[in-house]
Amino acid sequence: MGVDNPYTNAPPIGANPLHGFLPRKVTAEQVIRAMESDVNPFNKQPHKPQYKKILEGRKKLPVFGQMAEFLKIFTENQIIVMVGETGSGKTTQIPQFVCYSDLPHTKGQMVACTQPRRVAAMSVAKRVADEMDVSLGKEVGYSIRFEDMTEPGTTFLKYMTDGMLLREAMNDPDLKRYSTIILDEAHERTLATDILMGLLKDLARRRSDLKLVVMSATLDAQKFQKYFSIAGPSKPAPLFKVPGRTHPVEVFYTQEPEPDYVEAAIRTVLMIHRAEEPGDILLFLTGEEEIEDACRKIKLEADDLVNQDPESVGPLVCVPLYSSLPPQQQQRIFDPAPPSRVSNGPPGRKVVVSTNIAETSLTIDGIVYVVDPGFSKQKVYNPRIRVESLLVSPISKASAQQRAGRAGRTRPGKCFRLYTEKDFMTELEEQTHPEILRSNLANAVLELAKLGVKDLVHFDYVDAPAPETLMRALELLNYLAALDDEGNLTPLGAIMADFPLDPQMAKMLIVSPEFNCSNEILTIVAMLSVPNVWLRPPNQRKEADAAKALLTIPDGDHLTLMNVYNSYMNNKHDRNWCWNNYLSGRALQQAENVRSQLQRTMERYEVELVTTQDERKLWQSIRKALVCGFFMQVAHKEGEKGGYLTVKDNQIVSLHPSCGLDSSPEWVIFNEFVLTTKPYIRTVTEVRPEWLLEYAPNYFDLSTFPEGETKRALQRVLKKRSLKAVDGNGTGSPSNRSNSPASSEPAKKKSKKQ
DNA sequence: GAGCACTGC
Repeated sequence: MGVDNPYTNAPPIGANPLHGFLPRKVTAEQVIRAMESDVNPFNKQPHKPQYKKILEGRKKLPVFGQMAEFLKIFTENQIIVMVGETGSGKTTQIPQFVCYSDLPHTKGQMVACTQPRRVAAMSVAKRVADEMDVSLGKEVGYSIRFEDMTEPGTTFLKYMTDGMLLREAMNDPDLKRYSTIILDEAHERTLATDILMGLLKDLARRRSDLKLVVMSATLDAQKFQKYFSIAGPSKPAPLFKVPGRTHPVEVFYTQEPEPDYVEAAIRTVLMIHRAEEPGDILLFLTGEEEIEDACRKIKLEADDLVNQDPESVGPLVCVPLYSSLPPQQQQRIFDPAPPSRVSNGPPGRKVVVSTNIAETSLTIDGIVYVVDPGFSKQKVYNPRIRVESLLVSPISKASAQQRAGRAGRTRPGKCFRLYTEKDFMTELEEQTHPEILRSNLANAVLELAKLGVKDLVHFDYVDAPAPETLMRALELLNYLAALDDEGNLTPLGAIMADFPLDPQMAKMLIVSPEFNCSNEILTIVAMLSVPNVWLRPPNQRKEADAAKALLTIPDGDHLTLMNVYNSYMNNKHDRNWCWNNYLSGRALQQAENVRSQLQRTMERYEVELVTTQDERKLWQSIRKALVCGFFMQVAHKEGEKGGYLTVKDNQIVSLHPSCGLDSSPEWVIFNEFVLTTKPYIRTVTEVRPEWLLEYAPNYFDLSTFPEGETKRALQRVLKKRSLKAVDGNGTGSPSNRSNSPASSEPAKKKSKKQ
């Protein structure tokens, strides 16, 4: 009392607006009184002047009017399912309500709110810090890969990516630091969210003090309610529902199915431009090439229209949008529509032609018309041949609804669906298949094993993956010696799981010190973890290919990737180096980040960073280390026409045109199998068959091989080897290695730099 | 002789 205070009406310092609050028994009246207090209940500072203004805005959100209802359900239940449509304010408000009731700061705990995307975690945390009148990174923070904006002991509300919470669970399976966990955007069903749902359901049984809120946008809530009925099968988790705040969108269908959806889409855009009121258009297409092509055609035709009839048709700009577009060009979607060309003439219009990125990740204000051909590229996984590929497929009803909603963000809008109403009703699936049903699960299975899940097959999934997909993952992890024959996590597997990498890459990185090239393998693994670094602008293909040739190492694409990274590091003083060499500076910067993060994990497990000075020897060692991770991705040349057959799976594949090998070697390992116009293997390096037999004897046990040329070729190698009696290539072959690298433990021994 | 739907650690 009596302390000078710059704010009039300020209560005495030390007054506690949370006085009398009983954790998890707090009422809406109490919360609102505390919110309206002049002193911040969480840091005891007087509120900044804009706090009240922001609070008035919050009070207008639909979810705010239902605070009492929410707090009651929160008090009475351990798990809540919440449905809030776009604009309800759930992502910003619910975590705050939870904090006022749960009072995590009084028990040294936190409330976590997960997001599928990093940008969302960051921007929502910033917004909520402002609303709560605290500094970002103090009471309210966020945690994403490469960036932890929290302060231990101070932060009590943490927004984070779902993947980040999963990582934390691997080292603290009880997640004891959290009093309440909120899973936001659960309807998106990312792989991480799905695994978290299984874990948290189980954890809620073990930790009766843990509360869960599962938030979702669409009406698949019933499924979640049923899944989270831990009080008994007849007691579904309670539902808390909040209406959205968007404008109505009128939906139109075509009378007949459209045979060519791109052509129909272009026609519809131009029809809107000629005939509809002002307002911007959003057109959904499936990929970069399709989008660039459509933009060109729309522009040509629109220019024609304007030239023919400048009195009644306004100018039109067409803006492409997809994720590999440089950020600067992505920003163009926020430019205003062009002005009319003549005074009092028709106003201009903006058309954004986008992939699915505009369905969830990016919102564009001012969109009034949506054109939805009903397709998107979706990942599919074929466990039989172990291939993930992208396929243009029909979208789901939920997705179509989400797209339509994009037209109603600022005012009433219209959505033109380029399919019939009957097809919408009968042909489209209700929901997009969750990612867990469409992915290679090697990574996820290793994570689950590390999380202590004993029985992967009978784990309580929201949607159980195909048994064959699980078998494929278990098989791979067993060959990599991450799981033993009983499916238990090995000590090696436990270390592998801590690397944010595919298991093949984690394995090869961990064994690489034995080949005296961990420094190089670290670089290669980082480069394989980021998007394609090569740029190839349509009008400068020749120049780009020439630049690439200068950096290419013909012994293998993996070595080329290493060379690119090293050249990039050696030329950091030159700001134009990336651009001059047709390389993506963004991707290379990302590789640098990934590399240093992985290096820290290596240090934690004492995986040494070593290198070999002799370059030829070094390259060979790298190729051997690659075999230790990727021995299941080997192809053998068949015939003279450059065709390859994958080992064991017997898929006919070709070297991808981007491959930099100067010949077609008999044996290669590949990083990726891509199925586009035909099956390709991409990022390819030559290997020797002796290495396959030596470093992966379990997998290359010829008695398990299908008959064929590959088997015969390997048999010839074996025969030659037994005649010569072993290991003809001398150096670089560590003596203390057990016969099977599939059982090798991480190298902790001291290996000298050569 | 072609690509990268979108995320995440």
